[in-house]
Amino acid sequence: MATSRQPGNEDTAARTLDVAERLVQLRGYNGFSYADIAAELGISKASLHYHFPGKAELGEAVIGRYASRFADALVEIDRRGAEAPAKLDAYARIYADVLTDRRMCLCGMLAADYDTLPESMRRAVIGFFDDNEAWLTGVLEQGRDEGALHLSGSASEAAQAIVSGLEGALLVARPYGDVARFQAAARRLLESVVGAAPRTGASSG
Amino acid sequence: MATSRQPGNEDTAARTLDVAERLVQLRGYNGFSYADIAAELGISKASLHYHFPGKAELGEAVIGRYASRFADALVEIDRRGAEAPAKLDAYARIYADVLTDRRMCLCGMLAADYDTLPESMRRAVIGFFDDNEAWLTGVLEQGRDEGALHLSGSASEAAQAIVSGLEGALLVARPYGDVARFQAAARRLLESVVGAAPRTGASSG
DNA sequence: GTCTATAACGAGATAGAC
DNA sequence: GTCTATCTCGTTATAGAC
Repeated sequence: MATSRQPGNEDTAARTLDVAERLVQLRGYNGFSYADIAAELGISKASLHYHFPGKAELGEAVIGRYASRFADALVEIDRRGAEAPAKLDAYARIYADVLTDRRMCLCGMLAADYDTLPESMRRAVIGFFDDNEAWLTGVLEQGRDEGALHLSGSASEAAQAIVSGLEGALLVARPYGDVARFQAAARRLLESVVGAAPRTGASSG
Repeated sequence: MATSRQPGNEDTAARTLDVAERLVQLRGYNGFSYADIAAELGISKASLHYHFPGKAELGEAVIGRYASRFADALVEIDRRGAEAPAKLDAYARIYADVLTDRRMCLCGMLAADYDTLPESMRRAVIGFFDDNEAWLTGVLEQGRDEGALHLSGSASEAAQAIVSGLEGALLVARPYGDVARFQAAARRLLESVVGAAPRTGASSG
């Protein structure tokens, strides 16, 4: 596709989503404005409204793309065909990567902002957690059936504990600017689900 | 003290803190305004500025009172002189109570807003977590020494996992409006620290 | 698809009367 | 301590030219 794309220039809509996504993760839905994005991209606020009529539509698009990318990452983990403990480790790794440039998980941040979100964004946040928990539930059931891990309680309950545990570990580690704090909490969390201690995938701990 | 206090009328500063605290817990630091508080109290914005010159000072006062009340609750748990597992259960109960009227923990919410907070508020948020983890570390060491629980890893690392685990459980349970979801995650979390299953203190299942 | 200009509103904050 | 009035600025959004 020989479009008019210049070196390093995605189209404006995608670059807008890049900046908006980062700002939501850093400052929350009520902590940034169209002016912030426009300044960073070097375009006018009016141009942003051409691509995303209102902040609600922008927010929906940001969540949609983020959730889609997250889902792709889960598919990729499945494709590699590892055992359940390694899958859980790879899952936690996605969260750790978010933290490396001091971001919060997008949907964890939006969970905090939940009461102030437009309805369409609320549904998307809930959907993100539901999808994650469904995938984790499958992995945990796989691991239980293969004997690779022993669950206390149901797989879906354990999945919920993993999601909320990782979100909380991000939430608290971020003010400290301390990735090791996240890693320690994540390792404990997975060890409470997995029988044997899993490799953590990161050498920073 | 026969002040001019009418029935049900705390002084304005205290009532302002009540409303501001609830709004921060529900909507975040950037999700409410002086106008919101003034409308709810039936006074003018200017009157609020008399008691709290700026939003930063109001925010500091809100955290200060919250952290002080939280610290009092920990002292009260110690005063009852129970064993470590019961103390942990009582600690989790404080978090569960926050959720019952759909609030987030104040400092969990402010941890999400961290990048947008004035410096004095940032220090107070960190201090809140530090104090909680210090208290929990003491309880866990007590429990280990009494043989009431067996820790994997250090007491302070376990304390950090408990704080972040409970904060995350609140964060994720709140969009679902589901207290049981918090309770299940909290129970699993404490069971991963305490050897025997502790009583949860709540009958909600 | 991007711009300038501006509307319409809300935010945090101050002055000064009562 | 509380009020009205006002200021200044930021935010979301639209109109219409290029």
